[in-house]
Amino acid sequence: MLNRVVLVGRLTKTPEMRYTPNGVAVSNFTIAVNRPFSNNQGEREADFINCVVWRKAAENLAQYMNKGSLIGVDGRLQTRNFEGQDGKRVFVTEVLAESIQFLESKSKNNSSGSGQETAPQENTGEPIDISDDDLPF
Amino acid sequence: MLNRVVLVGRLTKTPEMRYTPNGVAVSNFTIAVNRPFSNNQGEREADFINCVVWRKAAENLAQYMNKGSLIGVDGRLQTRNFEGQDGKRVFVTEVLAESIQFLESKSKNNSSGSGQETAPQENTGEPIDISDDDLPF
Amino acid sequence: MLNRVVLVGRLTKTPEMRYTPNGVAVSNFTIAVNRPFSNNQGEREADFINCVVWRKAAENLAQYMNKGSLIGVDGRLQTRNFEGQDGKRVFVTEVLAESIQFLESKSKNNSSGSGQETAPQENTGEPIDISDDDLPF
Amino acid sequence: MLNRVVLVGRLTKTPEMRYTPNGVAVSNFTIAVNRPFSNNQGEREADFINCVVWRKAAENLAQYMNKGSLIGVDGRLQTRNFEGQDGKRVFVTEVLAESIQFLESKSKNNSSGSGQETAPQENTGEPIDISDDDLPF
DNA sequence: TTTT
DNA sequence: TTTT
Repeated sequence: MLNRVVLVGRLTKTPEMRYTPNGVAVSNFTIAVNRPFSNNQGEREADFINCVVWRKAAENLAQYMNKGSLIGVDGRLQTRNFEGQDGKRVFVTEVLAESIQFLESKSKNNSSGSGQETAPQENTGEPIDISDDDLPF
Repeated sequence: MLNRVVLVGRLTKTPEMRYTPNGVAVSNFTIAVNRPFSNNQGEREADFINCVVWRKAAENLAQYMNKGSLIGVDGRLQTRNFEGQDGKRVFVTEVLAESIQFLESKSKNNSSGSGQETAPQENTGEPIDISDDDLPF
Repeated sequence: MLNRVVLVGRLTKTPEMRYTPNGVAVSNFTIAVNRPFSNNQGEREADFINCVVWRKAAENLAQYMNKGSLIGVDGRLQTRNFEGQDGKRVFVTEVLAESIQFLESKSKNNSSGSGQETAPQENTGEPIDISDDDLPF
Repeated sequence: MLNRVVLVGRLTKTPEMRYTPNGVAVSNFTIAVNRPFSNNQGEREADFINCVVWRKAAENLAQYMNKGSLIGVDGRLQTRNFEGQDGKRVFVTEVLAESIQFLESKSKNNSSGSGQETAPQENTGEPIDISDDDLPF
């Protein structure tokens, strides 16, 4: 069934990556997406949306992006639940990122935010695709 | 910032509508969206995605749709939090439905699922738009 | 870069499939998507959107869908151009369908429109994924 | 019916704005969206997607964006046709932009590309929404 | 008839 | 428990 999410927002924290027991790279991150309208107090609020990304895209995200970096996410919504520390079931709604676009980087490696899906580990300027449509589940 | 969600799935329960203290109609509902792939046990799982819709669209949803009805949702992701019954903060991620398409109805009023944003309270066959881009917040 | 299209509409013709010289299945089709609003004459118009789909999804589409069938499309916009019969360059904008959902079928095979990405060649009721993320270009 | 397009790409030309006979501002523009994969020659190609935007959003686009500027577009696909100069009917598929996000500007006014829907004609830093959900058709 |  |  159709399930599609597209977001542009800023990383609330510098992303960290970990590996599953099977050695698969994964990164959980949150992006702040400012709302297009102001609230009663004339302030623009944001939505803080939890995302997860796997494999090479997870590695690139952790390597090149920072707190505050602007990224685009194309993916799907997924829900899961697990037993919380208090024994109660916790329900999670998050975005499974299938493709991430680096729209701007902050400091780290001095990369320049080319508006392309780029992992600028070398200086060719030739962007590298970080899409990952071969997810491990 | 860009924030777009498109879903097609089935209502997990017959939707109910309520009114805010200001008299604005609102309906919270969940749709089950089947995943396009099977898990390790060869089963297809679903994501259960919480949604909210306001005003006329909320009224139409409650009036014409039922548990199991297939609908399309076009909207945006929003997050909010409130104090839970145990005093702890509860965080919610849900889809704010800006437009709902009735793809199929179950029984209730014998409506026929025309694949249009329809509220068939009369028999003209002329569909009625239930989009709502003038939300109360 | 982000490029995402999601559509729900009806096939304007029974889809036909062909094979490229390399033996890859491909189907071009058009879906009519009704607009959510009426024009000055109080009529609801439609947009007629050209799409292309490859491989197994193309085969399933041709085998199970008919003129008038309601489908969902998840894909991306692409442009191409070729030399027209009058020697002038023709520019085409179309949707490359990466995933198609059968929302309803018309007659052909008497299939029932389960609201799932289904290719009901057998009667198990177990839907088959027709997504195709390994496109030949 | 569902009809949603989300794009991020670069303006192929500095956008120009005009007014309809009724005095409504409108701007037609093309964005180049790089494909996520390379072709046989190892080159990354782009899709050149025609868009149209109305009213205040059209004015802001023409005022603040330039050739090469990176923008995000949230809108819908529409088709129309008209009689060409040779008397033949010309069919057009384009994106009706309902909301545009300025992701980066080039020179003109020295604006800084804040990643928000911003029309920085004053220096408050408070972004201005350029969404336009009240289109004249 | 195109962007970086 | 948050970004600019």
